[in-house]
Amino acid sequence: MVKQETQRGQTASMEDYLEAIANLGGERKAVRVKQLSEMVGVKMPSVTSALKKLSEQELVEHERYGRIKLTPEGGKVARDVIRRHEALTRFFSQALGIDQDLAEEDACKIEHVISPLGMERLTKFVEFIEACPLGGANFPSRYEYYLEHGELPRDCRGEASGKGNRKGEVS
Amino acid sequence: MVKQETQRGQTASMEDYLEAIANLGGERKAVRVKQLSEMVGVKMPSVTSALKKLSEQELVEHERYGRIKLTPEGGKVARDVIRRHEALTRFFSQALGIDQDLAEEDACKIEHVISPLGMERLTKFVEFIEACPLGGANFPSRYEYYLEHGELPRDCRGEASGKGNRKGEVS
DNA sequence: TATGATTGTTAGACAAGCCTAACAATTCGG
DNA sequence: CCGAATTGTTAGGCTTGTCTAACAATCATA
Repeated sequence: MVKQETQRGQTASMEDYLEAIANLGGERKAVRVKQLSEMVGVKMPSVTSALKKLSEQELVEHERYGRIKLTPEGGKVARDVIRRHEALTRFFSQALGIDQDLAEEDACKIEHVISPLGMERLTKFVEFIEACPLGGANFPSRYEYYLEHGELPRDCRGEASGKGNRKGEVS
Repeated sequence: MVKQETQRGQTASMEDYLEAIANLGGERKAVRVKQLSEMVGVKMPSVTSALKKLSEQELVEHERYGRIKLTPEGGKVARDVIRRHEALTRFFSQALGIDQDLAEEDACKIEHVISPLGMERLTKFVEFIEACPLGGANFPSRYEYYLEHGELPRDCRGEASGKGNRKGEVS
């Protein structure tokens, strides 16, 4: 397969490595190849070769047989990946009601391919439903009803006028 | 890069080809390599080689210098990709309020990586907000307000009791 | 129907990113 | 402080999927 650039100039693979380094504490303490290989789910030589590339881009510090640290720039990239990861996980678990583990798995894939605007909107969306008891908390409970029973809750039925009331009756 | 299997036994690439063939009418009429290469955005030799693989899997019918058709099985796979594509597009455009073109782009990436359950829930979610004027249509309008003004609409503020009321007060 | 334009295929190279096998450095327990 | 266990690297191979260049088939039209 071909390169698989994300929307942000890194490949999905490299983003995974950076994310894992950060999650192992790579902004503060030094991380080992072994740990990283376990976290990412690849063999050690794959890590070595990834680190070579990331070093060249000055995203990690790593010398032969030495420990691994993120550079400030690498930390920035990693934190951005993690931010995306977390928002997506929250979306899948809180908004869609999916089990935490699967939510993480989906987040892990999607975090590399979603557009910046898509991400921004999704994040706002999660913030919104977490914060707003009417549009938010109320919404999930109706949504859950719908999920469970396969039909709309009583107070949604009948009076549906299509999309006629999508704007202007709020606040 | 390594294989990139989707959650459904095809690679993202092969799914793209199948989707494109279907969109060019490949379930009914015959499709040409040239068309396909333009639609997918690759050169013709890439198409030829993809078709070889898809033929071996009996997902398309294609003989040297001939036209391309989907087998019934191939049609099934393609329709499934398209179904995912459409639900995702609707989600990004209708629910998140993203421009149609970008919504398609995001859909196009995510359709290959999202889990079956994630997809199912997302689809239900879109159906729900399209159908339910309270949890649905009402929700987007408040969400739009939030997007525009950066703060919750009046009827969401103050009385927020966290997540205390997420269940049980509906229908 | 001959010929030039278009379309399609083959061959072969290349990039990413993974792997295994073999070797090298480091670390740790006695 | 030395040897075994652990950790890390190098070398080289494989797969997916792309590309270009060269060749082959088909088509379309004079």
